[in-house]
Amino acid sequence: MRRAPTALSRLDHEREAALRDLDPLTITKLWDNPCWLSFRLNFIAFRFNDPVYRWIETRYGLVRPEFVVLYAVGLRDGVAAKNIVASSGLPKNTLSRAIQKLLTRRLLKRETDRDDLRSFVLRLTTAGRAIFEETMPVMVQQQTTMLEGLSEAEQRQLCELMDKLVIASPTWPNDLDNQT
Amino acid sequence: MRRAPTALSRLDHEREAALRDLDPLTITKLWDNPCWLSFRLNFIAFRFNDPVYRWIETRYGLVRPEFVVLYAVGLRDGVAAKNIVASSGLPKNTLSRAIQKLLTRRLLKRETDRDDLRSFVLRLTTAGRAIFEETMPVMVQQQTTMLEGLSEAEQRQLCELMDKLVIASPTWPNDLDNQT
DNA sequence: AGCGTCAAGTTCCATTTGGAACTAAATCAG
DNA sequence: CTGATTTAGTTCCAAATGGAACTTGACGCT
Repeated sequence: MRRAPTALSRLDHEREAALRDLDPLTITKLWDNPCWLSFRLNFIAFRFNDPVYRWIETRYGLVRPEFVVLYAVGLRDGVAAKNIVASSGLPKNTLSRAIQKLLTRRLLKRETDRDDLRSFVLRLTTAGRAIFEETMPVMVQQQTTMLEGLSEAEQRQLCELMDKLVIASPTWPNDLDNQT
Repeated sequence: MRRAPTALSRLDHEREAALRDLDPLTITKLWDNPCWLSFRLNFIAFRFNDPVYRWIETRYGLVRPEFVVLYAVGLRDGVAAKNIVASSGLPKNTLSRAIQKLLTRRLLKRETDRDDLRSFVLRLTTAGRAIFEETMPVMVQQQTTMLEGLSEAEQRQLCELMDKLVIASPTWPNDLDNQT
């Protein structure tokens, strides 16, 4: 009764074991789903994001867009809101609010950009950087846990394959409207 | 001034080209970010989801959770709401509402499950299946576009590596609370 | 220089979201 | 078999979200 698998992988051995632990619909979405990439991306991303963001919210009272800002500025001091918009995909008003919140909580400070008076240069305060430094190892730990089942070589492969996708991404359509 | 790359990949050639098309913060998140997996997952997933869901909304008036339900039932006739919750990660009240909406729009029908009177068996109507059949090729096309830069072998590799992660996922923590 | 278009951030407000409490049915413990 | 706990799905409501309009500054173009 089952259709032929539509995904590209055939890890038959592990597949049997997985049948026991995963929801039947998850099994279908994995191996009987023409959109194999989308499902795997969203599923794995969710399994990273959900515990991490819930932990950050209960621990620091920072909701997701707020932490996205803090993390971005932590990685690259002096970015502007527009960079966070471009790299995160969150709408700019959501990020504007997140930045306001971080400013009033004194986790972030900003100066107007001398070269573009519309724009602001964002920096973490000491308190903000403390949170950044504290959360980083927890996130890395979650990543390590998730990658535990892959060898070093496989991890590098995965990273490189995803790199190729990100690098190609500027050529992908932002809009499907013109198609029928 | 730049720190050593923290990601595992070193596609130096393409990297140079990417520097031109991607936001500087995106570059940082790619190659100067200890959480390389999370960023790549979220970024690529977003580049799939965003155009697809916007197109579906303008074309069919279905918002994301509604389409998630329609797609899930399209893939596997007879699932229950709980399965969609488990496989999508969306909260159950959001999915409950989405199901109601699809029921009133007659894209979905449901019967109480004879074996569990709390539960419902979901099926697509003809109209619902028509949308499913119509959207599928568009989504597959978007996937094909995104994978264009990868060889057949690389695509299979990517699929298999992500499979391993999904299969291992039941062992990952749902909660980081107990850690310090 | 002056005018039209574009870009960075902000504000407004209707809609969506999701936690928590709830109902009803199933399952478990003794 | 009975009461206690868990589970499927719904409802309620305060809060988050994001599209659209707005403000202010930058960047053409003539």
